[in-house]
Amino acid sequence: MDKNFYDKKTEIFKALANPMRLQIIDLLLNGEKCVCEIVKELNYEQSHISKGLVKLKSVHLIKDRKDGLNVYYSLNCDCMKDFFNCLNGII
Amino acid sequence: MDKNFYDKKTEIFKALANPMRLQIIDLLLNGEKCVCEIVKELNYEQSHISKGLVKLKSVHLIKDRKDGLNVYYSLNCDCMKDFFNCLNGII
DNA sequence: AATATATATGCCAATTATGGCATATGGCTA
DNA sequence: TAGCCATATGCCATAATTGGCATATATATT
Repeated sequence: MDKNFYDKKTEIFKALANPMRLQIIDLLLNGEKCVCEIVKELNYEQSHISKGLVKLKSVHLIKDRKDGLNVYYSLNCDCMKDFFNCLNGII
Repeated sequence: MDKNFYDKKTEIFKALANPMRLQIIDLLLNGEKCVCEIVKELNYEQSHISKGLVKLKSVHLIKDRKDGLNVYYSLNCDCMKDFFNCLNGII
């Protein structure tokens, strides 16, 4: 079944609508990080972090790059920082 | 219970993570609209549209203004357009 | 080959979202 | 006051999300 425009956009916002995943995005705003670094910085289970990364990647908000045992994740678009700053004004 | 920063931010994204509510935002990008206009333009039940507006307003993404029988809604921040355009690139 | 380390996946119970239908509220007009 | 109209709320069954625990995969090292 083919998803339409608003359904796809909804998936992106669903991916962002979670405290842990927002923290991941905030970390990646400072540049590429491997999973182990993210796990060290955030207080969540490794398996949970991994699922969060899968979800963010599934909507193309982030991309990954493998290097030996490690997988490095980074942001896939540069508009996040501005929008997040704007939302901070609302909060 | 006091919600922390990421929980509040999550609420904003949850409010956006719905096709109907995203369509409402798109309509409001063109300026203030009353509920009846939104109901006319989108193919959803009036009660459902109303609930969507309540949800968007609860996280301060939109604001309202009453005029007689009508309630006019408009965006509460100007960063939506840029971010939405950016997401269109991802989709 | 065996082991260790980094990352990903499967399962599942508890919580939360969705959207329809009925109904309530509250301002207008006659 | 009565009735209409625009908007909001309550209830509810179905569906989706959440996050923990166990486990799988895949690469590196010895």
